[in-house]
Amino acid sequence: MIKEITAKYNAEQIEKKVTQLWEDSDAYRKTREHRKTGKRLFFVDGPPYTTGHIHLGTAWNKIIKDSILRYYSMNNRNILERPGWDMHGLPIEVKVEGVLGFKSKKDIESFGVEKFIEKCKEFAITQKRAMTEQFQRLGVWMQWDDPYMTLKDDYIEAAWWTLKQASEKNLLDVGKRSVNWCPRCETAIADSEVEYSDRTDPSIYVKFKVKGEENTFIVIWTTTPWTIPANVAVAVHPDFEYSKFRAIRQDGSEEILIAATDLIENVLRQGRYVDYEVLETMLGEELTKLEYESPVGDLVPVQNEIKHGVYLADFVTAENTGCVHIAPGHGIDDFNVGVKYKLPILCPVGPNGSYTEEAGEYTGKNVREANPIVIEDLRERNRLLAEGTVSHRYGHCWRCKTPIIYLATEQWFLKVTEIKDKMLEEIDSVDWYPDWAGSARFRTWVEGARDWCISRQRYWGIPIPVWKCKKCGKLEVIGTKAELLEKSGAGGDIELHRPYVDKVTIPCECGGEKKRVEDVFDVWFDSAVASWATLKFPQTREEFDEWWPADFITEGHDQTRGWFYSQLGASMVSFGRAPYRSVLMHGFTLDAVGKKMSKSLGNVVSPLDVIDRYGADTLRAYVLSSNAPWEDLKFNREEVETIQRSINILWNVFRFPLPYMALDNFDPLKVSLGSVKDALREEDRWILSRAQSVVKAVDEAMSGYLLHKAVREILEFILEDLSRWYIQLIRPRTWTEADDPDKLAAYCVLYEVYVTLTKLISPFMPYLAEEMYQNLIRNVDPNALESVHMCDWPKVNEVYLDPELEAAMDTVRSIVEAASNARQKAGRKLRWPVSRIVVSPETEEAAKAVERLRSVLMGQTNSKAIVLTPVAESWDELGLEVIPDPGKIGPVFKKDAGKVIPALQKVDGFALKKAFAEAGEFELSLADGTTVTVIPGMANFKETLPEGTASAESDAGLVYVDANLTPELEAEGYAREVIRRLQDMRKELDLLVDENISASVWIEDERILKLVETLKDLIAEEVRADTFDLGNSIEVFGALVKDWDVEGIAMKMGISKK
RNA sequence: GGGCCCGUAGCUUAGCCUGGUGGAGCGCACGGCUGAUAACCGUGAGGUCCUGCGUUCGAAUCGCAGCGGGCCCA
Repeated sequence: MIKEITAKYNAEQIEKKVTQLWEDSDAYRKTREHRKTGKRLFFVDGPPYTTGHIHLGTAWNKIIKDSILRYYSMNNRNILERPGWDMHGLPIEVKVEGVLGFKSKKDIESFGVEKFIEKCKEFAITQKRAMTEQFQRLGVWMQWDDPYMTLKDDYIEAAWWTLKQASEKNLLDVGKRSVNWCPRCETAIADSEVEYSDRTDPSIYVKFKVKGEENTFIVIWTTTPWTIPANVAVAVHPDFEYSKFRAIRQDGSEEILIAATDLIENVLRQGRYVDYEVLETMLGEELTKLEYESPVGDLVPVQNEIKHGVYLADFVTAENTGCVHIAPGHGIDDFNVGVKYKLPILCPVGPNGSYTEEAGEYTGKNVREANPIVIEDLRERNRLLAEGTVSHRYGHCWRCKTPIIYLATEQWFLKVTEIKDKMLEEIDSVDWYPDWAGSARFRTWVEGARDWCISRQRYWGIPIPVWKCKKCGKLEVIGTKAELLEKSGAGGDIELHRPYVDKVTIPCECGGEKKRVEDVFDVWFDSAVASWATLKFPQTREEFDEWWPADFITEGHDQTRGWFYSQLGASMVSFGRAPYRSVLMHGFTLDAVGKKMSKSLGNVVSPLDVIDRYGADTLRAYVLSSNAPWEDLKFNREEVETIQRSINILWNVFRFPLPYMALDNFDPLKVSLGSVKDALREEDRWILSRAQSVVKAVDEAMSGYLLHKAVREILEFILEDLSRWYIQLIRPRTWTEADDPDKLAAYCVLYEVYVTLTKLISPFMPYLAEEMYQNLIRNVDPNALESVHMCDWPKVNEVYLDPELEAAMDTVRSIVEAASNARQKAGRKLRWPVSRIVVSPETEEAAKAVERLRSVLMGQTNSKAIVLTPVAESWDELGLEVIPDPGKIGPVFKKDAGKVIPALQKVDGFALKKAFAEAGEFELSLADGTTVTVIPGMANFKETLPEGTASAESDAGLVYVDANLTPELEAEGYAREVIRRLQDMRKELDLLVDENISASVWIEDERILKLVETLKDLIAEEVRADTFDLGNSIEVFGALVKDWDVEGIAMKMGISKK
């Protein structure tokens, strides 16, 4: 049996109850089971990093995923969607280091790698557990008890297997490259891990002494003085013009400098020279003949073994001096120049960011701290032309925020550049939502991609499965645990993490012993293999063959360079195709003013706080409806509250008929829509049609992942069509007491609409949908499916669709609004009936709409009659006022104008207008008996309203309300006033809806009393009064007695429970 | 500096693809309704459609340049 429900929407209570229900009934598992025969849908969850806290962005991400998957499930898709967890990498190492108070890698080594790894593992697992609970509170249905975790051995094997594929396809490379390096974490970091922010650095101009030329210098500029000891060359642009010029100081001393001609002024200003003279100009090309001396040769002995030359490079820009300092050990461009011209790759800096012994006098000094020392050394040697500071964007380690340096080190690479063209081809075969996410944004990123440095000199990660012979240097890439055990001959089982796996050695053919290279994978490589790792590939092949590749993934736009890319790269290497068929790219969550949420700004919004306050369904509906998925979401608390109000209205809408249905023992199993077919009113057919239209619109929106449109469509249906209109229309019907077919029809229609609505909201507001479903359907039919989420998505029922009726209702609603507007102008409130509403329709359709929905119109306008004028004609009761135009009359009639004007005003407007139209003139009799001829233009016309009426415009045309009272109308008005107050008093006494009362009403005013007496029975019936006294000499008594002032008429009323 | 996206009322947004008098919701003001009542309805005020230039008879819409915000890159 359908039950009454709480007066107010209580999200906390509902969500708790539904969570329990889902748990008790194992609803998630049953739902997936229920769809086992459906068409497969493989979804891969982009694994969030196990930080311990979900934030608004990750919440939004999972809500999008859950809503889409629930929608697919209801459309009979057999879904596979293990959630994933990204559990390796620097962020956790840094966290654990922090907890343990570590400052560098040495601390980890002395603490013990094994113990350190265990701490990291424990940390990751604890955080995963906490975050799982948080995601579950959002109502997200995924395989929470069996997620994929990057730290599991089977997952690690997937990464190993992939690397082996790369190796076999000759896409794995090892070698010295200039990489982004974090001196604190002592590891290479990927381009995607470099975070750019402003910082202030030294800005120095340095003079390199040209060999064999007296007092002559090439001027370079740098922001990294510490790289000067590693300088091996200068780069110039082949097409720039350079000058050799004499620069003269205030004190008369002079130097000969070389710089780009356009930049001479700058160099002079920087070096505080006061005058100059150009000696010679040349193209960059000619400078390559020059050789120069290191400015710190006396401090760095190795510098004296190097021949310093000038080379050409296109990346040189016309800034600063036009001559670029090249240190191939400390920069990507520098490195490339070094390789191109076979220069020594000098890198006298160790992993911890301190100079090695190669740096001579600088040995042991930290490079950042060495900056002022190098500057001082340059000054002492008269090699410093200028010194200052510059604020610029500089890369930092994404985890510990340490400024990065570039080091040329030995690293492992995936040769992305070799498969780039195929990757670009694959992008086109994927469906991107929105389209530009793939065709523009992702494509641009891939086009610019470089080889992917996948090695890290760290501990907590997937060990790179390469074993290297100490003796002969032979490499062996291992693809699985079994292969390792077999080749090493090691017995038993091992864990694939460091340091355990490091202990395993493989005998080499040369008689030597292969040991694992010490690096671990870039953590982005972990998630890159998720689409097959989650299918337990390579352990088993079956699931992979059945499901892969993913039908759908969705992540934020930051993943263009991240997961969209890493997955594509790894998958191209492994399988030669994209690992996903369609991708929805969503936005970022920002604060209310559009700023990034960050701890330092203090503008972070916790999704859990939002849920605590407003509920998960509200948060879900808010983030889904707020804007298009791919746009950034500006979190706005007021909008959340608005959504909550809308949901509360849904709750009220849902609640409204329940007491009546319960009272009437309404059983939807016994009365169907078919059985009340003959009792259906137009408005019933209308709401049924609307419901179908909404299903259609939601389907359309969902087909393009336009979640915002889907949710807005539903909310608007609830607010506009159900709450503001249909419920208002059927209220009188629900109050009927007998077993009226008219009432039953309303119940049936409402029930039908609610059942559809329950399913419609279920992907988006899963808790509330379930609560409604359990009451509406499960309470009625114990054989119904256990959860709304197991139900089929509503299929559009074309039989109910009636677009013409929907349009007609729109017209009628507009007329009702206009009538309400006109009433306000006429000062007649809605409670008081009016004798008639006149509609002057502009079109045939509008007229038809009024005819078809006349009863709705009468009811909602509270009028006794609806009068329809012929289409496009004015109401014939309107007067036509003549407004003479003195500007036209004056010049023609001169001094008689004063007589013409009042005469015109008295003329019958209709006759005048007619004469103007037909004869083009009008004979006007003046007060003095003379006659004059007036012509069109001398008078304008204005329609005038009859006494007591008012008008307003509607979509259909003008609407007039005749608010003139008759005794009958007045009687009804007062009777309604009395009824309303007695109802109010019933409410105050908390009476049950069907409880009877005795009532007494005293009205002093004789005339009003007489009027009200004519409707005494109606009043008694409406307020359920068994005994009802009405008069001006009666005693008013009862449990509640009140004095009222009704439109200036004094009344006293009393009621008692019978 | 580059790529992509966004910019419409105090706030959140529709309209932009396909040019023709900018439409909602929230908030505000006024009014109404009253067995959904801590709910609901109507009316009103409120707009340099980010700026400028161009195309066009006509630009929120198309193009170019710039400004602001976001993500990504250098």
